[in-house]
Amino acid sequence: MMTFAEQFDRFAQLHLPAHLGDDAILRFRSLARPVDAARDVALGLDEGSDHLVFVSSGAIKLVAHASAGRNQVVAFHFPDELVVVPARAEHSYTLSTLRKSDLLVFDYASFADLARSDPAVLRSLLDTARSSLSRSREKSLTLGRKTATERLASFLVGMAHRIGVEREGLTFIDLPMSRRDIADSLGLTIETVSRQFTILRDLGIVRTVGKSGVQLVDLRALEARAGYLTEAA
Amino acid sequence: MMTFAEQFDRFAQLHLPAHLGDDAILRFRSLARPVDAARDVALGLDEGSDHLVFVSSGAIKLVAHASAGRNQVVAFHFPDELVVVPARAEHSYTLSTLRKSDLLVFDYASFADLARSDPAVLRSLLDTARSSLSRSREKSLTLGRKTATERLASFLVGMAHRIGVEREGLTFIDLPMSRRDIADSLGLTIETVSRQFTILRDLGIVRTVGKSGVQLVDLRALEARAGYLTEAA
DNA sequence: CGCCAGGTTGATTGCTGTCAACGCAAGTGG
DNA sequence: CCACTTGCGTTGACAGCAATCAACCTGGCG
Repeated sequence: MMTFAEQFDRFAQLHLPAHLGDDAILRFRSLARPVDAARDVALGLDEGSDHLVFVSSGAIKLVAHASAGRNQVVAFHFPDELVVVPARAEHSYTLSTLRKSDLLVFDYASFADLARSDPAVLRSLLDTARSSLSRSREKSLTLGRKTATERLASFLVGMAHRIGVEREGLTFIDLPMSRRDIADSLGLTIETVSRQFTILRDLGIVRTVGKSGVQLVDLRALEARAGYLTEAA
Repeated sequence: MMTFAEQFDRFAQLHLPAHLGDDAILRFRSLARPVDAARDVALGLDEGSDHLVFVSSGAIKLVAHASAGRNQVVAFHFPDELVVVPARAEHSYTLSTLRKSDLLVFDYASFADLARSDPAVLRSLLDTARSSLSRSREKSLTLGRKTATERLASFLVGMAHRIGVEREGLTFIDLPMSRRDIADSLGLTIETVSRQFTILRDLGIVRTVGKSGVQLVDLRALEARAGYLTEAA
């Protein structure tokens, strides 16, 4: 559990320009609402407006909802990242924690109004939006055109980059999300995800440790199965 | 075919703030490269850097490429819209025209550098990125969790909003893209798209006129089949 | 040590993909 | 002016991958 001061300082360091005056910083600070949530909790955000959420610690998922209880995990986010949470449109969105998390919640409109005065803050927001857009487009390709094996391989390669740690020369991932979350992120069922894990394990490409640990034994082979474009157009 | 002056004026009116000085406008103008392309042409953009493309006239598609020749249409764009075209990453992206189009191409980095001085330009860019992100997330839900019927219904409802025209009290859409483009956008095959059109036609929900015309006879029924979230969470 | 949510494995179904033929409209050239 | 071609869309038969339904297993926690 982090203090509000710790959280905001971290946020300011990463997402606000260094040159910002004390008064401006205080104004941003007054917009930040700290939320300290346990594992597997849906944040009750006002669905009528957009929000900006900074992840101080923990891990979260942004989920889109369709009819008949079908869910699609639109994005996972990890510490130090900033997330744009859209208001309800044709579908609604919820933000949930994957593990105990410390978050800072901003009202998007208020934040953007304050940022109006400072180009550097806007640049930072723009970069956040662009990298989310980029990941979302990659996800579209995955969901629209890849097989189950390729989806899981792409997922693991992506997670390796974002939360993987080196251990004895190999990449190790401690997945904060359940098989259901992975399935909802990849547009598959939990059973299919499980079977794909089994296939990769039997091929000796990954090793699973308990329910959440994954050791990437052969990253090359994993990438080869991810359906990436191999050669220039 | 529009003149460069016409195109840039339109762009400036929509995406640059009114208060911008003549010298600043001229600098943005000097970054704009006019491209006037025939139907079904892939723009040869440098894949090493991001671009910003303004659609003056026509219609375009942004396509992501996976291995084995699989393509995913990531976004369609129509006149007056601004598109962020990403550099090649794990997959590559190409921008192609759907019909004869007039475009203005900017190098993203140069544009953003110029915009550094003006918060209003950045706000505008940020809004562009946010609306693309929003559409991309909706697409993730469609690709990950919807059935073929729901995908086509969602697609038609979306297109109705963007390029539909009222005619005799009904919405009429003149689709600029082929069945293949629709399939590549919805993560389906052309045969499945065709069959779904037949189903909606047989149900009396839409009427097709030639290859590109679609008359939405019963918009309510179409929306009901789009898989939208019907009730509040 | 025993519970039990979460994960794995197996049998079967079904939606969409694949392969193939046909239809139709627009364009071309004799 | 019409036969031929060509590109796109539609329809049909069949196959296959992932979903569904159903046990069974496991490891993390009290």
